[in-house]
Amino acid sequence: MTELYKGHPKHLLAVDCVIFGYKDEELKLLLYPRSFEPVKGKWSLMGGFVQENESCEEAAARVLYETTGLENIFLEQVSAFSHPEREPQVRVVSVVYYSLIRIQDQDHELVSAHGAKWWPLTRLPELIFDHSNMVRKALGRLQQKAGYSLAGIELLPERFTLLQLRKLYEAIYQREFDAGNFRKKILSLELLHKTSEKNYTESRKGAFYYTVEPGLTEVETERIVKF
Amino acid sequence: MTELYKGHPKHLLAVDCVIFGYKDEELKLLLYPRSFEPVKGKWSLMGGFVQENESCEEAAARVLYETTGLENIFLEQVSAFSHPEREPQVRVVSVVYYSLIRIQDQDHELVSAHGAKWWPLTRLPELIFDHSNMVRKALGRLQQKAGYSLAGIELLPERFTLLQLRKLYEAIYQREFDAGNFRKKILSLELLHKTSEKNYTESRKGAFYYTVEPGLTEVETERIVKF
DNA sequence: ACAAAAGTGTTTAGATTACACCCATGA
DNA sequence: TCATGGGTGTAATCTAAACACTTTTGT
Repeated sequence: MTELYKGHPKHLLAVDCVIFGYKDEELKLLLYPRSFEPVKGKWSLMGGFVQENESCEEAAARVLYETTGLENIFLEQVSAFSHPEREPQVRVVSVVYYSLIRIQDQDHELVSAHGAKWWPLTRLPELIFDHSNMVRKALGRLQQKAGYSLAGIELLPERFTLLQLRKLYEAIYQREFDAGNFRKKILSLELLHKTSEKNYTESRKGAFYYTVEPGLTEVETERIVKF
Repeated sequence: MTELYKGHPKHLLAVDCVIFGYKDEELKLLLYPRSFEPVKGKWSLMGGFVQENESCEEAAARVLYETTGLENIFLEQVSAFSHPEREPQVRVVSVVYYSLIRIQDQDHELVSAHGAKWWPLTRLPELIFDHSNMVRKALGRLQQKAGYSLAGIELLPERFTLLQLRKLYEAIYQREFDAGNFRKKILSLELLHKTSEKNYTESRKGAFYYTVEPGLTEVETERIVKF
């Protein structure tokens, strides 16, 4: 039966990772400069080729690990990009993932060893090939995801204040939210756990730290939220 | 520079099509029986291999054309499936699309030449490999899409009554909608054009036929609808 | 005292939902 | 005349959104 598979072309298969981070009340993207022609010097998503024995998701996790040193990262497939001429000279089909990482957790040396740099999402440099498209689509997915889950929290430290969470959502959706309404909506989901400690660095009064309600599975953090 | 691409494995790349139809107030799926081992006799999605000179989307459109005779079909990517052992014996990475077709428009001879059969979505036979997963994910995407667009209309004839549209939505979401409320919500979108003709086959009184408001692009048919 | 964030409460507008009700008509 | 879907109207409920107001505390 395997001869039915013969005669069909084989393709180079890559993954590209849209790596989101969050710092200074801004969404950031981890990019690295392409070091060879064509389009040498232009900025690029982190990518790599899918090996024989790994799935695309595993390849993306590997790329993430190799470039940031991080494991067990939130990772979600965006789409396959497969236009025959999406890269010049060589045909590569690329499966795009986006991931959410805590910038403060990254392996600095490893990241800088790749010449990588965190760019503010709103002021990106020119990207190679169809990578801008990939980013746009990934952001759309992130916005969608954040609308019915607390996945965005993967960008924040383990504990965070509601101000920090609101600023994160403002960065994700590129718009402002009313502080009082945001607080009530988020708390009404009953997915957050109020700790007994306060953060005093951002206000005189001090804001309680929250964590994700312990014991919640990913599915359980999903509620319809209309942001 | 192309030697940078050397040494990386190449993969068989396939597309699988989740082909939705609608008939007798039910969502249907077009499946065909696998005619060779392994898992001979089990039912399968329509699939095909991606050629050198085509994108995955083009390959999916080609598969659709080859099996149903239809062109210019609504087609949307679901996801890439790439687990190394998702098919026994041979590693194939598959990009899944779902499509919405009007069953009455299909080329009957062509479809039956493949031994294909329309199955009610709620009573599917056992499917090969990970195809059940693909179907589940595709249905999720269709439900999502139908929630903010009128894409589902691709499953109905050019003109349709509001009863037919409601029954379609009930089939997509597997739940009932209040007739009056559904009517008001749909019409409030101002995306439908009321024709002057009536359908008398489903009610004594006769229900006006509607069409999609002419001149609307796909984007313009998108509104937030909470179904 | 003031500013700035924390946190609570209120009011309004709009959407959702359930459901009543009349219309038209073939059997 | 009855059943059935077509089509409209309304009242109760829920949610989103705007915004007022009080608390806390370092400067």
